[in-house]
Amino acid sequence: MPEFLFSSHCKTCTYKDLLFGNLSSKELDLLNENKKEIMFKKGEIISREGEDITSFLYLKQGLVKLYTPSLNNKDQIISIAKPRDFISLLSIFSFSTYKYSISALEDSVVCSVEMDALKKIIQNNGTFAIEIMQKMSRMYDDIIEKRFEINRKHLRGRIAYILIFFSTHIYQNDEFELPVSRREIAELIEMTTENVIRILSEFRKDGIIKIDGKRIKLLNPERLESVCKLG
Amino acid sequence: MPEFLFSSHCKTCTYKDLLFGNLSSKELDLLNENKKEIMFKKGEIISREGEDITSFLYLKQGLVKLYTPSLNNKDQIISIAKPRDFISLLSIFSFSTYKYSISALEDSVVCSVEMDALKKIIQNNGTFAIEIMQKMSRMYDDIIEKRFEINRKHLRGRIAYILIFFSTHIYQNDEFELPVSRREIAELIEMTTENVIRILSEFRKDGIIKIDGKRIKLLNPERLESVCKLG
DNA sequence: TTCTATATATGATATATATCATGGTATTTA
DNA sequence: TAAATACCATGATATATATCATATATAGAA
Repeated sequence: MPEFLFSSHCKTCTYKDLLFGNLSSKELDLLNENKKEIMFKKGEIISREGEDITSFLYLKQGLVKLYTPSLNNKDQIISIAKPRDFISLLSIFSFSTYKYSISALEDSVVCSVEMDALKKIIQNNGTFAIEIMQKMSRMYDDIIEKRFEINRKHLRGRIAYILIFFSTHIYQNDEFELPVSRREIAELIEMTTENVIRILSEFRKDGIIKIDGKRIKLLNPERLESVCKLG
Repeated sequence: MPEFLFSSHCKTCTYKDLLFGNLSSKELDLLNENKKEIMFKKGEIISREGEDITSFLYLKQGLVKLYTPSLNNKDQIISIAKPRDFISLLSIFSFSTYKYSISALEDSVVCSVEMDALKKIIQNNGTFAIEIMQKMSRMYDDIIEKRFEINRKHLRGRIAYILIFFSTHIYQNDEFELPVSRREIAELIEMTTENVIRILSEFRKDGIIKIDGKRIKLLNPERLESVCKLG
């Protein structure tokens, strides 16, 4: 069950500068009246493909995945979002229903703003409109670029890529707990689960990484970096 | 050399409803003073990756490709745009330089609006801001979805897909002149040029299509459709 | 024109990746 | 607690695709 949290006023929120730094006091009040913070446990679904879009969501804490539940019980993971990312930004302005599902990979806190209130602010504040467009555009560009980057690589390169992604961009640490199953890695970088497992084992045998279940330690990040580039 | 064309006032432009239908008379005047129509010959480059973005472009006539000139002299084609598409929409709001190059696959007419003027209109017209966000978001979603769709398919399915794309979405005709080389098809649907040629030949031998150089005729569109879905 | 580069074409071969099979382990569910 | 289900692991095999080689046709450049 998602749990509603007590949250501070938008004016004093530490995430204010994320997008709302230039709003007027009145606009921040409107925002505040139409937002709530929600806690999702690991594994819980935040929103489902096809549901009506009524709110604009961004991630305050945790980690979530955006994905399309596809036919033969194999999802397609579009991207993994981290705190400060706008997780519902995709498609909220283009369609009335979500194009992707979102679920929590770790316990997560989401700030949810009523779409109507957000639209009202956009309507009346052009600078804010341009800022949100920039943010949106950048997110999309990033997803598209990453997709091409991954597809150009061989399987070893893709695994190296995703390990570096978690290590560098998510946990800022050479050692971390994988927030996803091997299967989810497969769904994210477009390969089979067997090959994800196989190549992780290869990396272990080659002394590039240390594996203990979901716990991964990068023993040779430079080598991994070069596999990512060349493999 | 791109050639500047004489163009009608925005108020009477047949493309007005595309995005500018709800602008005020004053806004349309501003738009008109800051736009020009440019003709590009087949093969000419409209904008280059890395160049400063100074204008917002949409396609009035012709066909263009968006692509990233990549390292080992093999481009990556992101998408093919047709009339009424906003060809510079990608990344113009996120970065100050183009993230993709654009070139004309056929003789094309582009309407080019000064970015500053467009931003001024967005600033002052919230409804317009939301409309342009919707359009942008839809374009991005479309590109991402198509990418996944193509990647899920085997090579035969990809070729079928691209033939149906030209036949149905671009030319609305079972018979058409391919606007791209086999190599460009390869760059668009991520396979080798040899295999593009090989599979086109297979389709010809199977009686699914008729080939005469760049001229293609779909003899059995239903069969092609099923190859696209299943292959 | 002749030379050179590019596009089309096809076959043989190598290689990357998926698929199938099987077993163990952990984690839900009953 | 047991049963069922998902997850992890690895090997053998099949298959899809890339790579290499070669040839012809076509278009551009000198």
